[in-house]
Amino acid sequence: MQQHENDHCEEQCFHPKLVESVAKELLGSIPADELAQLFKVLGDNTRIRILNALYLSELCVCDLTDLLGMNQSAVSHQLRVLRDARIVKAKKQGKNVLYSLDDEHVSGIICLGSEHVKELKR
Amino acid sequence: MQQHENDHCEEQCFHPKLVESVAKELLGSIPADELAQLFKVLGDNTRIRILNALYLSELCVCDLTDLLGMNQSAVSHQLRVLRDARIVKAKKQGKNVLYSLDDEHVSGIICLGSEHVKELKR
DNA sequence: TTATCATATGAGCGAATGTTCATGTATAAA
DNA sequence: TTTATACATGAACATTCGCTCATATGATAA
Repeated sequence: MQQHENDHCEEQCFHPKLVESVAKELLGSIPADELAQLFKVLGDNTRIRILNALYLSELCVCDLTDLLGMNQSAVSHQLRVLRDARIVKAKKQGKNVLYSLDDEHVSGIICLGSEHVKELKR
Repeated sequence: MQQHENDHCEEQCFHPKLVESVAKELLGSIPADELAQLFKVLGDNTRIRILNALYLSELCVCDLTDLLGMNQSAVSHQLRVLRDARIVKAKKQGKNVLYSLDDEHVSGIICLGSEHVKELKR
């Protein structure tokens, strides 16, 4: 479809093959779709608010339900998504289930993301 | 719906109001939905691959098209999403448009994300 | 046991998302 | 000017997503 022989692109840009072979550095040999899946999980308002709350304390589902002002079912569904991604973990205690963050990276990612958003506002 | 007077939750967890007021630290006063929007943009396989390529070099649309093995239209649509989020910027040069990363945070976020995914595999 | 409370989950629905196709625009070459 | 190239964009379509509703499970209380 696109011809690269002696055209503008060939001179101006790195050769695609070269870029592809070296660009791995950013991802560190992690497949792009696995990384995209992580960000997809973080890319929801409700889930961000859940993580924000769990950042300071373990909370049970009904606490989160009150906090978010949402349906218990909706909260449970989102907690399932976060558990599947191993971003939060659950611990049963009597009738309740206590949720907490399961990873040290995720809060760092959220902080960096916040800084990015803050920059955009200036 | 949930009653908290003298029940298990009330003793076991922080009080929701308290958590809500303090939990802002993580987000740093950034609304949750703005942050979620950023991660939503990062949460796509194609866009991650584009950012991975642009991390090392400016590239024009047809280079990216070749690199990703995708429709030119699809690539342009995704570049639009990345531009709207101010994650990449475009610079016109002759017939071509050269794209590059527009932010120092984003590559950091991607690196942290990669580390998280790498951890999960061990 | 039976009743109640906390949580999980499947089905269904409307909204959002990613790709393709067709077409439009702008720049450069002929 | 005409033609070709590089890119952008709207419409259409299939898929995915988040929420609600109804219901199931599991643990405690009566």
